[in-house]
Amino acid sequence: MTTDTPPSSASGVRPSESLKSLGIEDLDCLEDLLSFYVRSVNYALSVDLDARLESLEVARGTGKITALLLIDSHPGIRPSAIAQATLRDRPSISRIVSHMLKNGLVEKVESPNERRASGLYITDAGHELAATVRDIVKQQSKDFFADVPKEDRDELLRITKSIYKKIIEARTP
Amino acid sequence: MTTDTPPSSASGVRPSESLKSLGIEDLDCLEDLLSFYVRSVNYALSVDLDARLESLEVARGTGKITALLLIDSHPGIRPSAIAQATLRDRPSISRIVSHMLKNGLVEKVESPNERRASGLYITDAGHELAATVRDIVKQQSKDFFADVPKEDRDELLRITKSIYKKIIEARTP
DNA sequence: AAACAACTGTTGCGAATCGCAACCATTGTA
DNA sequence: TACAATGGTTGCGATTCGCAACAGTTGTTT
Repeated sequence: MTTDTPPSSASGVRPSESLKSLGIEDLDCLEDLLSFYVRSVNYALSVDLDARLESLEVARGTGKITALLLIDSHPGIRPSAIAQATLRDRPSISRIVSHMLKNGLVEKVESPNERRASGLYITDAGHELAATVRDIVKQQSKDFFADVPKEDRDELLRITKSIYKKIIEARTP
Repeated sequence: MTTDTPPSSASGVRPSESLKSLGIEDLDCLEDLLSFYVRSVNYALSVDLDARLESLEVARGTGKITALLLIDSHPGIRPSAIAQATLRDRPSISRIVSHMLKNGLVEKVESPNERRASGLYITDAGHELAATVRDIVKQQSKDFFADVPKEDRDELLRITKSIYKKIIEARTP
C-alpha cells in the first residue's frame, strides 16, 4: 500500500519536503480525495479571513458576510431567501439577522401585503461595514492566493461558482 | 450596484433561475468572493459526505477520515504529524485518536527510542473500515461532481492540491 | 551533574456553529 | 369555518474547535 522508496512517489510528483519531514512520504492514499483538498483549502481560507475580520462583528461566520452583502445589494430581501442562498436553514439566518438588528446593521420592515414575511434593509452603519468587508475580502483573495497563478485563481472561481449554482438549482424544484 | 435587467447580467452569465425566484437577481456583490463559493461547495460536499458515512464511526469529522487513511497507509505515524497534515492542532487529533482507540480501529505503540511520542498502527477492523471509506469517498466524488465536466474536476483537484501543499510548506519553516 | 528549553500527548475550559423539532402568526384555499 | 402552506422564532442537543495548562521525555547548555 505504501511506497517504500522515499525519493519519489509512484505518481511521479515530488512529495512535499515538509510532509516528508512529518514522515508522510506521499499522499497517494488521499489522491482521489477531492473533498479532502477542498476542505483543507476552505479551512485555511476561513481561518485567514476570520483573522482579518476579527473585530468587525461579522467574524467567525460563514453566513454573516453573505447575509450582510446580500442585504446591502438587495434591499427588501427576506431571511428565507438568504437561507437558500447560503444553503443554511431558516433558524441559522434568523439568529444572524437578530444579531445584525441588535447591532444596528440592518432594519426589518414588514410590508402590509405580506405581514408574515419581513423585508430587510441595510442601515448606514451596515452599508459602511459592507463596504469595509468587501475591501477586506478582495484584499484577502489577493493575499491568500498570491502564490497561485492568476489563471488558476480564475479557474477556481469559475468552477466553484458553477458548482454552487448547480447546487442551488438542485435545491429549488 | 444591482443590475435591473433580469434577462442577462452585466457579466454575460445568465443569472440562475432559482436565485431569481428568491428575489436575488444577481450575485455581483459576491462576484469577487472566491471564499464564498469555496465555502459553499465545501459545505455541500461535507454534508453529502457525512450522510454517506453516517453510521460508520467516522462521520461528521473532517479530520477523522484523513486520520484513518493516513494511519492505514503510514504505519507508525505520530499524532502530531496527522495534526500538521490536517491543519489542526494536537488536541483535536488527540481526541480523534482516542476515539479510534476506543473503537479498536488503531493501536498505539510507543517506541523505546522516543518514549514521549506514540506510533499509530491500523488494526484489522481499521484497515477494513479504511477500505470501505475509500470506496465511499471515491463514489461520492463521482456522484457529487457528476454534472461537472471531467476537465473541471481534474482542474479543481490540481488547483486545490497545489494550494494545500503551499499551505503546508508555509506552516513548516 | 544540573538547569533549561523544546517537543509530545493529554485534559479542562469555553466559545461558537448548526440542524431538528416545535411553536405562533399569517395567508390562501377547500 | 376548517385546513394546509409559508415565514419567522425559540429551545434543545450534539458537535467541533482552539487556547491554555499540565505531565512526561529528550537533548542541550552551563
